[in-house]
Amino acid sequence: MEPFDIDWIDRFEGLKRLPPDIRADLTQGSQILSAPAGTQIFAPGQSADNLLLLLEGSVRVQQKSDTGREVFLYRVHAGESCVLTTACMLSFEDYAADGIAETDVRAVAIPRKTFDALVARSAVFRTFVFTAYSRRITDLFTLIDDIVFQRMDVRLATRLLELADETGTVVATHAILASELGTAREVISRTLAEFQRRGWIEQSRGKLSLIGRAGLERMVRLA
Amino acid sequence: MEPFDIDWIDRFEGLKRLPPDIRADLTQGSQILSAPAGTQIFAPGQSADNLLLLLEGSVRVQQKSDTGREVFLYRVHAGESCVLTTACMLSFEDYAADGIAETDVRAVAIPRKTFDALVARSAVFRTFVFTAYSRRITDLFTLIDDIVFQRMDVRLATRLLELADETGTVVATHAILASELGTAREVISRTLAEFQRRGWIEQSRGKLSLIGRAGLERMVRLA
DNA sequence: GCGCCTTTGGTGACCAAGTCACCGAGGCTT
DNA sequence: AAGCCTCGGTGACTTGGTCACCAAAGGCGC
Repeated sequence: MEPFDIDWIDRFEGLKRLPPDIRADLTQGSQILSAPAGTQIFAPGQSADNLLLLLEGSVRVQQKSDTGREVFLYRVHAGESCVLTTACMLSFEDYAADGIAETDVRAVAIPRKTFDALVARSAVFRTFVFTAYSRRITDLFTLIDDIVFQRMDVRLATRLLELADETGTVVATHAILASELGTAREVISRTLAEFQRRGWIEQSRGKLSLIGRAGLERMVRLA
Repeated sequence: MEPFDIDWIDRFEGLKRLPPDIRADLTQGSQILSAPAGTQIFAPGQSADNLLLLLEGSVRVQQKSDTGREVFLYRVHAGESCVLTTACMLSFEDYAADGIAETDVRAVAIPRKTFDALVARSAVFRTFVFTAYSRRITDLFTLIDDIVFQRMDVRLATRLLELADETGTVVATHAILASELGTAREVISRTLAEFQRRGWIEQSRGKLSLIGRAGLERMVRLA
């Protein structure tokens, strides 16, 4: 096991320049948590008492609609913070989204008290927090833009390229891809069938391989 | 003219409990601006040096797509702050949205320096800022949910009820309504024609009147 | 008032996407 | 082997977005 508890601070770009005394406070005033894949990291109605900085793994943030369906909002990767909980932490408002660990995760939990003290004391920490916010907001803007103006086939191609590992394999059912893009499974099935027809992918149950990345990339580029 | 410069602080719910010394600093370290309807309040690429707190009027925040079309994101009303500029202010990231004064506006401009000092010094101010952020983010979540799952007729009915004045009049062209909802003008025309057929509205050039609010409200409620 | 132009709104044809209902294949359990 | 559940495929239909075009309404100069 790597020594996360020693210098995890340097894993966060925006925190590298924290002065030594603040670093000490941060290390002291926070703790490291682990959770297995599938854990509900946060949920509506459950007031958050910690800001989470993700060390390992990824967290899927989604919104549950009243109608029972779900919209994928964004994914928090290692090295990023889950600012949604910050919002909740200080404003005491309930949020409408929930977060689920997609993999086993390790994260630093900064309790409200420590967070507030650091925001007051350190300009570097403030910038870190506001940068994280601004990035999320602009991500959401981009998402909205995509949803409204982008064709589904282009969005699916983009997502496949993102999700593929080095070997070009994407492990996901059509239903999962549909929920990532906020569309219906049938639409994914039809679009993937078309990609296959064009020789860009090969499908098997629960996964697919990109065998013609170039085609997908061209579709994305020309969008 | 009302004495905005004296006690505008009390117009903001979250700031009412600022202690006197902080209030003084805030008043000293900020200034009041006015702008006529149509002014571009902020724009992509233009780095923001002020946090704006809106005293009078409303600002429309929208995202310009690469394809030239626009998506309406949200509206900032009097008594609210435009946190998007905050994000930009501290993180130095460019944002992708622009803001346009829909009416003549008056706003308090808090320069970066004052803003940063206040965030450091005052817990009340911190809460105010984070609450504003969290509200915007949850608003965006709701917007995404609406776009993905809600039918256009329901969304249009909702918007008409919001935009109507006391007499039930909505002053807006079909094109404006279309851009508010991120759809095409033709769709608005068709939907409004249907509302008219049902006796819910009456149309004339550039405006319409709700003559059957109950019908619209029922549609929204049952959505 | 009269022409001229711009803005606004209406329409039909077509395409993309979401919905509904249903089915069949693959894999797992017992 | 039988039963079951998950996954994916399909056709018919509705909704929404796009395109091309037109007509009516209002503003403006003269």
